[in-house]
Amino acid sequence: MQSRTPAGRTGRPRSAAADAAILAATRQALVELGWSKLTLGDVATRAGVAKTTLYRRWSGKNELVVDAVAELFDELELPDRGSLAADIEGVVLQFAAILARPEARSGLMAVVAEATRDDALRDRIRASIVDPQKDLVLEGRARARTRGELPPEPDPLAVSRTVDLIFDMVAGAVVHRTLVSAEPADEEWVRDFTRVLLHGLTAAAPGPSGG
Amino acid sequence: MQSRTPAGRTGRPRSAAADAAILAATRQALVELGWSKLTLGDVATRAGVAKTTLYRRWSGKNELVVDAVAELFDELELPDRGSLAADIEGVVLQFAAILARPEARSGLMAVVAEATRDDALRDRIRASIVDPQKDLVLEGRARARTRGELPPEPDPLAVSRTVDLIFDMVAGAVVHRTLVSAEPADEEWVRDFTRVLLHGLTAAAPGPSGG
Amino acid sequence: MQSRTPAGRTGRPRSAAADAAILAATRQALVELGWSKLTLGDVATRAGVAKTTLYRRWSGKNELVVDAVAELFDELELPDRGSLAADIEGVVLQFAAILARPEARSGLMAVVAEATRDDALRDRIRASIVDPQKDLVLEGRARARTRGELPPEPDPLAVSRTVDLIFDMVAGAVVHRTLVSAEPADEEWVRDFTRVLLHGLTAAAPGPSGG
Amino acid sequence: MQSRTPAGRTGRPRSAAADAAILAATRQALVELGWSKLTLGDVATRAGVAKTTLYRRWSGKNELVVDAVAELFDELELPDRGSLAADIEGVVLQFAAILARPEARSGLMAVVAEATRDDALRDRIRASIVDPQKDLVLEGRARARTRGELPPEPDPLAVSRTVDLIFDMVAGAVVHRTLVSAEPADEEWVRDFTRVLLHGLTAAAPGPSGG
DNA sequence: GTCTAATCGAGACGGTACGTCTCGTCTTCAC
DNA sequence: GTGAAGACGAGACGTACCGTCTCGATTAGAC
Repeated sequence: MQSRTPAGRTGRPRSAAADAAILAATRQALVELGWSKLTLGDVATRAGVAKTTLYRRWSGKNELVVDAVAELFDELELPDRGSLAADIEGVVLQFAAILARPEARSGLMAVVAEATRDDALRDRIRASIVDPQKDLVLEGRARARTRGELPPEPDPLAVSRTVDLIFDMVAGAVVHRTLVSAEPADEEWVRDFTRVLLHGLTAAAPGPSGG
Repeated sequence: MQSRTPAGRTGRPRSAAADAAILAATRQALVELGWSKLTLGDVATRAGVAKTTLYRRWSGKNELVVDAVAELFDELELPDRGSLAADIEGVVLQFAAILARPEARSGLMAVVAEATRDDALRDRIRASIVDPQKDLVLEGRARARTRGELPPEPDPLAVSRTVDLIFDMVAGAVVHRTLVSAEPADEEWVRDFTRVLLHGLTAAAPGPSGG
Repeated sequence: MQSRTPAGRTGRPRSAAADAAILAATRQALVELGWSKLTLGDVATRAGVAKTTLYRRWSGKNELVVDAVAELFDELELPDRGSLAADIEGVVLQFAAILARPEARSGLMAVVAEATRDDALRDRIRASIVDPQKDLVLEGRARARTRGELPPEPDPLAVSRTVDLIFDMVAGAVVHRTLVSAEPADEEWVRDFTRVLLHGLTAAAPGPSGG
Repeated sequence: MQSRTPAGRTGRPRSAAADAAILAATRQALVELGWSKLTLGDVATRAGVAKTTLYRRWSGKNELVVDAVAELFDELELPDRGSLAADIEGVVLQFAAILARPEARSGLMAVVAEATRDDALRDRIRASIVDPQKDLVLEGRARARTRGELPPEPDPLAVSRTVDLIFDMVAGAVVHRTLVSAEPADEEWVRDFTRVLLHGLTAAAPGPSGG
């Protein structure tokens, strides 16, 4: 995707503007048509670009959409709202807001579905979309521990396990609420959800495998 | 007194065997090819049926796959394992086992993705797949209340809200764990998850919006 | 095509009205749709008849159309206009009038085209449509001979050869004028044609194989 | 800075070889299958070409077959055999030889039948197949006039009328003999036919409408 | 100031699946 | 046993995209 000219290269360099135009056209097409009716020829036309140009940069529809959707999640960050509960509510609301946008709804679930049979695609999704958000969980735990809201981490092995569990619960619940139940993940719902999650995490001993 | 023509039907009746063959062929194709490479012509051939026969019964790939996948969830039931926690663990493990099957993985997320742009399809998914499982939540709560594990329901309005929340959390977490994180929802994970969920629900006052 | 009920038969007899309705519906469909867009299902519907009924009587589209078109030619007859030339002009004009009707244009040439690869069909066309008209040629020659316009036939073998030639020339010219040149075979053209034909036949020694 | 490509053409040019391969495959399919069983998908396969390539060049079966058959008639020419009668016999025999080929028999009548309901198709047939042969009639008349076998043309208006009549008679008779009567237009028949035609034309005053 | 090579647009190419249509047969119930 | 209704297996239709491949026409860095 990069347009560097690595000194030894000759010939006309790739247009940097084309990349941006293609990704924007992809999101626009996702909004108007949805994943299944999006075609690469149409995206190329919208971007004012030839199909050749598009295929030179992305190997197919899946990869293109992952990149187009990933940019939407770059804006996610952990707000400092003074308490762990408020921080969680804030980030969950941001996540819900992104999932409310049609280009995210339509594209994200589709590429996840495709990824069930394509390991390389799943890795790309994880690297571009999922893992960056996991950092938010870690960051939130660290901040809460600084505030004294959480005890210091006893077992370093349990950290990863707990982070994964939290992440699956947060992302899963918001996605299910938004896309399957088709109800808004609004402030009231987020407050209910956060209360259950937080009480569960603090009340339960965090993760000893012996039960 | 056999009135054999229900609702004034005439002509050759539709073959009941064809429906079953088509749904089975659809699941087989999902396993072998996955959603995106599944074609209705191929499904018809596998089922030993003409394309017209298939199109006479289903309007498209989405509807067909919803029905094919829905049958997989018919086997879900709430086991009586003696305690609320054990009951939940049991049903979550069943749910995870279904999601571990390739015909469910491949098809379910794809139709959910399609449903983001097709309200009728979302309704069909809800009616065929989601809502029947919500009954399991209600049944589990009733059984726990009989055992004295849960207090009697105070606010009838809050019931629906809580059930919906529980359902989004359970289904969402398992789906995300299985399909996005691509890690097995095994007994250990289910135990961790159930502990957090159950402590969260009992520790938190269930649902007053004035929290 | 016959609807007899030969006394020893049991069960419901075939409807005689159905045959007529089907042939009429066929001609109507030829007018509205033409040969290539005519479908047997549509004909059955127009005739108020089930497809089964139609297939029980005709083996296919070709045979049906031959019968439907053949009825149009039943009205052809040799008028007695007082001279051979006038008689020929009269019958040619009748033939041209039939070919001007869309159900004949559309159907006749199509079945002839089909007959190039189907000997049974060609025989059926000849028996139903062509041969009856050949009798008109024979009848015309006999009448002219009675009037003294033609000499008595010298060579009985040559009769058939000459009749065939006349028939090919008359039918061929009218068909080509009407369907290929797409010009009307009107009185003026018929007069020109008849003059050439008649002068040619009388001036030329009729058919000695030795040249 | 304008595009210098002739007629504004850009992009990959169409393959000239594909056209030839498609027309040859069409004739081959006409021989093996006949008009009604010829399918465009099969023609494309025979030609080693995708269906899209075929549809990009021809709008349907009719147009394709007209072009495929038209090439068969390109070989027609007026031989110089020394006399008008011999010239006519020669060209009629050539015409009959073409119509004896199964790819012509099968295709020609079918497109003529289709043309009864499609003016554009009829024009195409006329332009591609019929009109070029009319020149042969004109050429033959001119040559005969040079030889002194025909008087100089008196009425220029009558020329067209006579040429049209001759053409309808020649083409019609040969087509009818070959395709409807299904008898060979061999040398004997051609001699008989030519004698009648030529005597008719010379004996009858050519075309005054006051006859 | 050429030369050179990868880029660009456009669009034709061989494929594959689509969803529809018609075929001719078969199966049911009503008469 | 015939008739209307309509489901059935089969297969062609013409369209839409796929991802690849030529084209001529830009570009910008290398010479």
